[in-house]
Amino acid sequence: MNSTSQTDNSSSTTGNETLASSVYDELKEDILAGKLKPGYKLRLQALKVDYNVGNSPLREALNRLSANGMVVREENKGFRVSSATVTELEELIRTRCWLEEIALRESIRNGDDAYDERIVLAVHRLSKVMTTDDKKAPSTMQENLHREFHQSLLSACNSTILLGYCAQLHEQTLRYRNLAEVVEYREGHEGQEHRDIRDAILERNADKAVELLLRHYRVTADILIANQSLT
Amino acid sequence: MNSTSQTDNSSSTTGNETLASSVYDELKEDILAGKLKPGYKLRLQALKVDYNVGNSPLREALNRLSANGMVVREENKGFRVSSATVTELEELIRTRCWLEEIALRESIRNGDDAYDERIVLAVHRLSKVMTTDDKKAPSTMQENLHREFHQSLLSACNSTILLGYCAQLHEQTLRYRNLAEVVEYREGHEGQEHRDIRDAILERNADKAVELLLRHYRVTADILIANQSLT
DNA sequence: ATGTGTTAAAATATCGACAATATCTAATTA
DNA sequence: TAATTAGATATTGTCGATATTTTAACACAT
Repeated sequence: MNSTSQTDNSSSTTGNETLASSVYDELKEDILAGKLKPGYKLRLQALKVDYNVGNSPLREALNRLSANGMVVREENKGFRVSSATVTELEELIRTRCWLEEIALRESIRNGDDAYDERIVLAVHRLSKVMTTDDKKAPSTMQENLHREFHQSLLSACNSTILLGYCAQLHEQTLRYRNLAEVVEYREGHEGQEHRDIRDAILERNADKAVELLLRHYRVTADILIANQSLT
Repeated sequence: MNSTSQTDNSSSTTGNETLASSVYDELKEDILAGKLKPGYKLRLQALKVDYNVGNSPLREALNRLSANGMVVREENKGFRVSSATVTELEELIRTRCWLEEIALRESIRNGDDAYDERIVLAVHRLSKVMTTDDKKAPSTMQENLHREFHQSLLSACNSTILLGYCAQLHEQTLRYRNLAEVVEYREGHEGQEHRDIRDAILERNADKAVELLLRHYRVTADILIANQSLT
């Protein structure tokens, strides 16, 4: 059913990456990309073939993913891709808004010049790709820069723990986006939103920045919910 | 070095628990209890003997723990108990205060009768154990009731994700408490604090409840930091 | 027919041995 | 002393065998 991903395997320039880790990455990517659908039963036999690995690295990867929320584990019943419902998406967005508001306010409070520069840079890179690239194809590059943009906003919050949680929630959101039938964003609006958030932060206007960021999330969430064929 | 935990294995009333899961539990307990010290190298060979299990379940447990923050994994270098420093403890407390403030305010906002009752019950049970039990021995029962008390406070926040994060942070804090030389709490004060928090919530006085709860954390944190022999 | 139990098949969970890789230690050499 | 190399050690990955659990099929009784 799933397949793919048996293409590369040798693309690693790092060389010293563990098999378990690369399977972990591949599985995660396939789940986030929506190739492995929510609730899909992850049979070890099949995965061994599809991803071309042995038992141990596979189980290791799945265990990490389960501690991570990407897959669920039932004792003696194996693994399956974690479910995705509108209710869960709403909870996800709600939680994300709470956490990111804190992280953003703290960042704005503590932020120094380096913080500002990280944001300016991230916005620049993202906007460049977004105008150049094809809108329809959500390229990995675009996704990465988008992630980096959001991370930069929170990067001065002074808590790696909180940053980790926010990153997790970001990934989960990404999954819902890729699950939606219509991936299309509301065109050029995005770029303007990014710039507005950046400017509010540079002015150290926390209330405005939070307002803009949260609205950004809620709007995209509404679009996702509307375009989602979930239970 | 560590030992313990080879006692039971058969105590499971559940019966259908996986070996990997019970090793996970044992390891987690030993780490939280401070038997396995921060930075301690977790050699598979040794663990296999100490916990009396094979390779597979052990690696599974360690992988779950690593995705959990209890242990750290370095590619090709195995696992070790995650470090514990004053700086990290401060970050932990700071983050915990942020998250629990949200969860508490939301709970107070949404809380219904059932919510109130959960809190009242939790306080009752905890106080009963705290007066009965030996103060010096932080019994598992006492720890569990304490955990349940804190969970009950946040239980109406309407986000299992956030609750999960709070639970994680609670556990991490527990680890630092057990790592401290002097475990002793400031005697009877605790019971009063719990009752005060309960009452503030029952009155739906969010500001007061938050104030009390956060102070509770910060004070215990200060005691821990003072009694901690960390780098 | 519906529901219940029994049995067979499939899948998961576990173990142990061995091979391959990577890391660490320490002795040798320049 | 510093760098290199060789051996020892540990982790990682593969394979196959086995035990336990879940799932599914099927016959039987109500």
